[in-house]
Amino acid sequence: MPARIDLAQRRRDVVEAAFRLLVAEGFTGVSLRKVAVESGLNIGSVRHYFSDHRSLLIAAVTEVGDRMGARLTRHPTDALAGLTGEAAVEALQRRLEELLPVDEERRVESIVLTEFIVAARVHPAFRPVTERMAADLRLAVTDFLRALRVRDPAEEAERIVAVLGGLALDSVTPHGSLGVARVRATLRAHLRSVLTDVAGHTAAR
Amino acid sequence: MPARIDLAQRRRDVVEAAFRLLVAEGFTGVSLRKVAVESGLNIGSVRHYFSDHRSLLIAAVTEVGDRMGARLTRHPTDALAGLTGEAAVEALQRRLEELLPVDEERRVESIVLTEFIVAARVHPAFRPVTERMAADLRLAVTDFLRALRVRDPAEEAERIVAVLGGLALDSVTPHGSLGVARVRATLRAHLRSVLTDVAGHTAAR
DNA sequence: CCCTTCGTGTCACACCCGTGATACTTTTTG
DNA sequence: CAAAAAGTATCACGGGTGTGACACGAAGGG
Repeated sequence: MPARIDLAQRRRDVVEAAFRLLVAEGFTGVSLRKVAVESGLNIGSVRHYFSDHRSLLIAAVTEVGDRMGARLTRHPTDALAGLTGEAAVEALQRRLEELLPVDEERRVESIVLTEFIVAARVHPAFRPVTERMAADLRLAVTDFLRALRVRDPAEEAERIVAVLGGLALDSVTPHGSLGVARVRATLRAHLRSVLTDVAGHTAAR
Repeated sequence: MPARIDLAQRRRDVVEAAFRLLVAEGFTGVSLRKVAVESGLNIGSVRHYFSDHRSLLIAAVTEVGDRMGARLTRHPTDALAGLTGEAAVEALQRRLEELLPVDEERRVESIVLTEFIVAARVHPAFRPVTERMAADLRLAVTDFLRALRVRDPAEEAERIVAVLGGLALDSVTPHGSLGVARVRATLRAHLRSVLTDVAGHTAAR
């Protein structure tokens, strides 16, 4: 048998082509035929690596989930312990910017994820992945805040997650024309307000 | 000619059917044939009131834009002048909750709007409406904050809009299982932090 | 060397879509 | 009363979709 083909690599290529189609044409633009053209393969080949249309899409959403998860766990939480003031803001900002469309690579991932999150409302097949991502994100942010000794980390994490989601949606979609600079600035302003002493919210000690 | 039919009412019925399909099946579920079935009309009739598939969708997004705009302008901005502390939080909360899916009616509107915002990324035909809505919202929130004498109203409005968007997306889509109570609480927590004296952000005087 | 297996490629089928064209019925207007 | 208009209803066409079923070539194992 011709085992010269790296199956995992091929699958990755196809998923990458699906990403490009997701960005260019949205969720419904990802048909088997278009993916075949985009990846330079024949339809038969695509179907050889992904039995289903459905399984291809699930592979795509899983891939984006893995990538974003890796981005988050790249920075150790322990390194946050003891940080105060602007140093704390900077460290947290750097971690959370990993999830925002601040460069082309992250922009693609944000778009792909957004398409799947919205699609998951109607297509339950994607929910396991999107729900797990949301849970992981909440947990990670909560841990960050706990390491920074923020009062009521769970609630503040919820607000931060909401801000992140809103910023990502606004900057990915063309209804806000929110530039990268403003996204960064808005996130930083929010983090500063969370990490600074506030009436009722005692932060770093 | 048989003018017994109220043209505007019929169009509204069809758009309402499109809303239901949008909620149940998402953007791609809104086909002329399905809208015809959902509205109890013949496909020929639907096409009599909306020449195009495209124009039907544009009518739908315009309708949801009008409704949300009306919700926002319902409460006079002047009434905010002079409010301080918890009274200011409460007044602002009531205004912004108009845009969040806190009841079934608003939930439908949030879903429809979300579907169109995401679709607008790939279908420029919807952009005029979604961009106008985003601009109006930013302006309205900025005015609210100015009336409440918040320092730097434009920047704080940006954060609030981001929180609103994130909360709406999270609670509409099933990846967060964010209940109405938690949506309300998170928004309130954010508004409290904005309207309370913060280092660098001097609020109500 | 054969032959099994993997990878590639091609048809055809049934389904759904938007749209153009065209009748037929009903009711109002001149 | 007749004619015109509005509303309702069908048909067929071309295009795109996922999927099942095949056939063909290449390469590794026995």
